[in-house]
Amino acid sequence: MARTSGSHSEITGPRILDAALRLFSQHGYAAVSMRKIAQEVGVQVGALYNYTPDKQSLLFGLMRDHMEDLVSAWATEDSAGTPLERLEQFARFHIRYHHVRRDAVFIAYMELRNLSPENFVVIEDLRRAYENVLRKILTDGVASGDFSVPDPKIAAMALIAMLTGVNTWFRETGRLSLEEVEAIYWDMTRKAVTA
Amino acid sequence: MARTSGSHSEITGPRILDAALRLFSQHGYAAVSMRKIAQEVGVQVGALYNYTPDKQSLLFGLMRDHMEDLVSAWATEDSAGTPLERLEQFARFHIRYHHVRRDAVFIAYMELRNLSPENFVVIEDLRRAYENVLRKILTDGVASGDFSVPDPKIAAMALIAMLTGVNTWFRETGRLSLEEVEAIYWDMTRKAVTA
DNA sequence: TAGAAAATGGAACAATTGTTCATAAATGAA
DNA sequence: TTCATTTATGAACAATTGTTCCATTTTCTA
Repeated sequence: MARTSGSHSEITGPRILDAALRLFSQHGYAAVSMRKIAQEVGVQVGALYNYTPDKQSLLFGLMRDHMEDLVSAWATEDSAGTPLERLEQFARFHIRYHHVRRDAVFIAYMELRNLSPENFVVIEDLRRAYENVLRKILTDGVASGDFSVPDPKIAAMALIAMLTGVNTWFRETGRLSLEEVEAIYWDMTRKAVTA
Repeated sequence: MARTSGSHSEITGPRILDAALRLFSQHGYAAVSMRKIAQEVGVQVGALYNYTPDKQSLLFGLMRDHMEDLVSAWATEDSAGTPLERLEQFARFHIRYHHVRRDAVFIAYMELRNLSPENFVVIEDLRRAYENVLRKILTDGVASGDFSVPDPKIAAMALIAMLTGVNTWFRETGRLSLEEVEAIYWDMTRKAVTA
């Protein structure tokens, strides 16, 4: 028998991506075998290669999709307003979005060194684009006199590192809700960039 | 011939640790083979096992040594003073120490999931001890009225994430010196926790 | 200088790795 | 119903993995 009864082509693809995302996030790219992914999906190894040319493309696809989604999600959410208002919106958006997509975020930060050089520059460009969003907000705020930031580029990286750090410790079952965490981090963010 | 002329037992050990530190940091624990480490040291694979019982112990030893050194280095540097003075000292110490030990820092943050459960708790305890150093400073500052921090535990993690983030982008050859970076980060740190 | 201890080389082990491929079953359009 | 296209199996491939072992050589102690 070559094909199990009840198999559905249109669902195997997404299931492979789901399994790869979860396993890569949990154990790391190098520690996850193609056989482990196949096993998770309930399929033989060979079948994976109907959906991805190789393991590297699987990783790259996950990272690129995540970064593109992140950038475009902000583009949708972004609105006019004072620099201070936009900064608050960005900080809260960042925490919320990164919380929902924990696994993808984790991979995007941890697996950069497992990307081929060509793939690496693509992801780096997307990351820089996202950083520039925050840098622009800070620059605007400095120009308007709302912010006191000597180096907007560095401040942007510092704030993003701080905000992303929520993912390393926040748990739904903890003593604080995500709303409360948002408020605390927004407070620190605001104070850090104002005079 | 079983042993190459000119080999020295007392230097092979440290050289193995050096090679492992660099390779783990660069490619990740799972992606580095024992043979690659041996090759870097200029020795055959079997010889490694005179210095470590297995690969896992090699990783754990590096992480534990780093975390213990970090905690005790701060203990040496720490001095009496106002909460504000101690916070500045901590922020600058953190940036400097983490810069000098990039590789070890990287491993300590990236390879947690490759630790066995028993080893994991040891490293986590050390990490918590270090976080508590900052938390204590913040708590003291709140008590003295110097700081305005609703949740010192979370603020400590947020600040450490921000400060550690320097390692992801700072290069000696960049436009800013480490001293300048220290000043910028200290400024943001101070403002983030004061009223 | 003799002999014990430490360090290393070199080969071997079974297990696992990513990937390929011929074959076969399921699917969907005619 | 027919038949080409998709999708899957299952076996196979060479390469690499962590680890063990023993003979051999160097080093250290007495």
